[in-house]
Amino acid sequence: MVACSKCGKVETIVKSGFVRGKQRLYCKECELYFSVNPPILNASKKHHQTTIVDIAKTLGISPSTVSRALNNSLEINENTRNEVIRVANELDYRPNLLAQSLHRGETHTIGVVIPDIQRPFFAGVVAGIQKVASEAGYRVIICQSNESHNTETLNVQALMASRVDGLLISHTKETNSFEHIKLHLRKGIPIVHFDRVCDELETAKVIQEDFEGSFALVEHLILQGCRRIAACAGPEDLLISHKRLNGYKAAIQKYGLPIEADLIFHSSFKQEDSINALNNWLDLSKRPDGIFTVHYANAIEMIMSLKQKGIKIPDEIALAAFGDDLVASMIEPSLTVYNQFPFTVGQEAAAILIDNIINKETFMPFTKVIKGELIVRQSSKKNLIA
Amino acid sequence: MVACSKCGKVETIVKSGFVRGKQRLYCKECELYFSVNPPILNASKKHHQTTIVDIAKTLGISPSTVSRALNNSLEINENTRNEVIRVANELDYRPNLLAQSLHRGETHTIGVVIPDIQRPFFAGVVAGIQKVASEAGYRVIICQSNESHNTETLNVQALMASRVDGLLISHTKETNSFEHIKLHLRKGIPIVHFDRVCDELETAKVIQEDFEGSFALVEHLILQGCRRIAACAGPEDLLISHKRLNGYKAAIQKYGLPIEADLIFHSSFKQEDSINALNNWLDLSKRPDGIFTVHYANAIEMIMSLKQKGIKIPDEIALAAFGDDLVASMIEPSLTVYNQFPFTVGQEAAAILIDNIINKETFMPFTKVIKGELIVRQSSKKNLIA
DNA sequence: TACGTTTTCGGAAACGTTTGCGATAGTCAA
DNA sequence: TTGACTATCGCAAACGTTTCCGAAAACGTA
Repeated sequence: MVACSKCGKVETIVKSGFVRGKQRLYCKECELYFSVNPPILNASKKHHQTTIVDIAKTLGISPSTVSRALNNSLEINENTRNEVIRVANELDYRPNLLAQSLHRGETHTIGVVIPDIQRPFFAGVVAGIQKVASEAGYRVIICQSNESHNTETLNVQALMASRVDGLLISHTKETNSFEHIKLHLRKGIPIVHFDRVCDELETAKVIQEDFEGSFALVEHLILQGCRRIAACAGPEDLLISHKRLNGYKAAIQKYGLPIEADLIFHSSFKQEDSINALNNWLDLSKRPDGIFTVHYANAIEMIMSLKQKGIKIPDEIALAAFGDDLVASMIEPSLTVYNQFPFTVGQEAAAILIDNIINKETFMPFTKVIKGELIVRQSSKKNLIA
Repeated sequence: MVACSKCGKVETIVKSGFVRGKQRLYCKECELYFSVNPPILNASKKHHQTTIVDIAKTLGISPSTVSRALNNSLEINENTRNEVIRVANELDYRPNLLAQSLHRGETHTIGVVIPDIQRPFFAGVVAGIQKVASEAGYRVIICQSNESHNTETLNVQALMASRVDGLLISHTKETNSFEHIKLHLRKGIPIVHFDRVCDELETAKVIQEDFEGSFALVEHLILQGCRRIAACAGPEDLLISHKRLNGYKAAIQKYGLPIEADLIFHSSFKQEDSINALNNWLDLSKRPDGIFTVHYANAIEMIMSLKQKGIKIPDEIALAAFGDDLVASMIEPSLTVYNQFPFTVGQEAAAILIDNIINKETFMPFTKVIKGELIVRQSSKKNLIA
C-alpha cells in the first residue's frame, strides 16, 4: 500500500509503531524508517515578516553583511550599505527584537508591579516611569497585583521569565515575606522599590516623607485647635502605614497630648472599614475633633458620611489626609492633604533603575526621598486661628 | 615577537591590518591569519540564568529530552521526567520566554496604545484588559501616546518590533491618518479598536453608545426644562466627538428647538478651552440654560467656574456630561453623567482581540457596543419637573 | 611589479528553546 | 527464539539576529 520513500518498493515495508499519532514504517531493504506525511500543505510562509535573510537573498549577499549594513558597522562598503537600506525599506523590514534580545542577553524592557493602576497615585507613578523609560529607550511592562501576595509573586515570575532588564515594584498590603524578590536579587537582577518598600532587602528605594508628611498634617490639625485627633492607619503589614502612624504619634506627643488607643484604627483601605471606624469614634463619650487618615480616599469617604450626618467640617471635626487627588480639591469642603508628587516618584524610580541596569557592577543601593507638600484646604481651616 | 598560533614560528609572521582595533597577523608558512586575543578573561558566566542545557549536562542527557520532560510530552520515561523536574527545581530553572517566543513565532503578549493612563477612563479600560488578558495567559504592554500622533506611531512600531500577538488601540485626538495601522493590518496582525475608533479601517471595534448617550443626556436636560442648551464638543478630528455632537443635535431637533452655532464649541480637552467657551456663552445676550459636554472633565471645570461666579446650578444653568468618574459624584452639585463602564470596555476589547488572535483565519471583524447608563444627579435636577 | 596593508564580505557559531526524524533497547506474541 | 512492534532518547535543524574569524579583493607604496 505504501511505497518506500527511498527505493519505492512496497513489499519490503513493515510497520514500526506509532509516532505522534502517525503510523511509522520501515523498509527492510533500505533499512530506512519513515512515516507518511500528511499532504504537504505548502504553507508558503503566509504573512511573513521580512527578515534579514530575505534582504540578503534578494541582494545575493550574506545575512551578516546585511546586519552590518543596518547596524552602522564600519566594515562595510557604502554602496552595499545603501543598497541594503534601500531594499530594507522596500520590504518594510523591522528588526525582530526577540531575536536581538535573545542574542544580546538584554531586552531593554523594565517590569513594573503595582497594586492597582486605577488608583491615581499609581497611575501617576506609571506615567512618570514611562516618560523616563521611553526617553532612555526602554519599554515598560506593567502588572497589577490587585493587592494579592500570590498575584504579585506570579507577576514577578512572569516578568523574570520575559527577561526584563530590571524591576520596579510597590508591594501589596499583605506582602510580608519577600522570598520571591530575594531569589532574583541574588541572581543580580536590578530591582528598585518605591512607595511601599521593604526594609529587609538591599535594593534602591524611592520613598516619600511618610513620617514628616504625617507629622506636618497632624501638627497642622493641632495648630488649628484640634486636641483629640483620631487616626485611620493602613493595613498592619504595610511599612508606610507604620511610618505615617509614627508621624502622627510624634506630632501628638510633641504638643503634650495623649495617645489614645481608641482613636487609632487600622483599615484595609476598604470603604466599609473607614465608615465603621468613623462611626465608632462618633459613638465615643468624647468624640474626636480631628481626623487624620493615611490614605486620602478614606478621608473622602468620611467627609461624605459626616455631611450626611450633619456634622460640621471643620468646626466639629477637622480632617487632613495623606495623598492628593482631584477629588480632594473638588469635594466640599475640600480636603487638606499632603501631596506626594507621584509623577516625580515614578520618574526618580525609573531613573535609578536604569542607572542600576547600566552600571550593574558599580551600582550601590541607596534611598531617595521625594519631598512632599502640605496643601491646606477647607477641611481643616478653622477660622479661630487662621 | 609573536609566534604563529599553529606552527609556533616567529620569523614567518607578518602584520595584516587591523580588525576591530586588534592587530591582525599572517603566518606565511601556515598561510594562517590570526590575531592576538586579549588575555582570556574567564568570564565564567556570572549570574547565569539556568537553561535547559544546564539541566541536561548535570543529568548527562540531551536538551531535547529535558524539553520534552518539561512540556508534558508523551515520549518520555516517567523516571527521567521526575529526575529532570527535580533538577529543574533545584537549579531554579525558568524557561526563557524570549527563546520560546522566537521559536514559536508568537509572544503571548498584546500591546495597548492609549492617550493617557492618568485619565480614569483609560485606567479603567486598562484594568479590564489586564484582567481578561492574564486570565487567558497573555501579558500586556502599555504605551501612552500623550495625544501625539507621532508618539502613537512610534508606539505602534515599538510594539510590532516586540512582536506582540495583537494590538489594542484608542487613537489620539489629532490622529487623522492611519497608515501606521494599515501597514500592520495588511500583514495580518490582529488589531482591535476601542473608544476612539477609526471607521475607515476593517478592524473589530468596541465602542460606547456615543450617539445614544449624548442624546439621552440632552433629552434629559430638555425634559428638565432647558431650552437653550450649549454643547462643548471635543477635537474636530475625533470621530466620537462628532457622534456625540450628533446625538446632541438629534435631541435638540426632536423637540423642535433650534441649533445655534453660537452654542457649539470644539474644545481640545484643555482647561482653558472650556473656561473660554463658558465665558463666551455667558457673554451672549441670551445665555444658555443648559450645558452638555462630551467630556465630563470639562463640565467639572465649568461647575467650578460657575460657582465662583455665583451662578446657580441647575436653576440658572443645568449641566450634563459624557463619562462618569468619582469627582462627578463628589463635586457639589454632583454632575449628571452618562457612564461608559470603562472596565467593561477593556474586558470586551481584550476578549475580542484574543479571539481574533486565536482564530486568525476565520475571524470576522465586527463592532461591539457597550451599553451605558444615564446617571441623574444634582447638576440637572430642576425641581420644577422632578 | 610585488609585497605589505586595508577594506569588505561570507561562513559559522551562539543566544535558548522546540520538534521532526532517525535510532536504539526493550517488549510481546507466535 | 525470533520477528514485529513500542517506548524512549539523541541529533540536528529551525526561529532571527549578532559577531568572531577567516579570506578574498582592492589598495598603496616601494
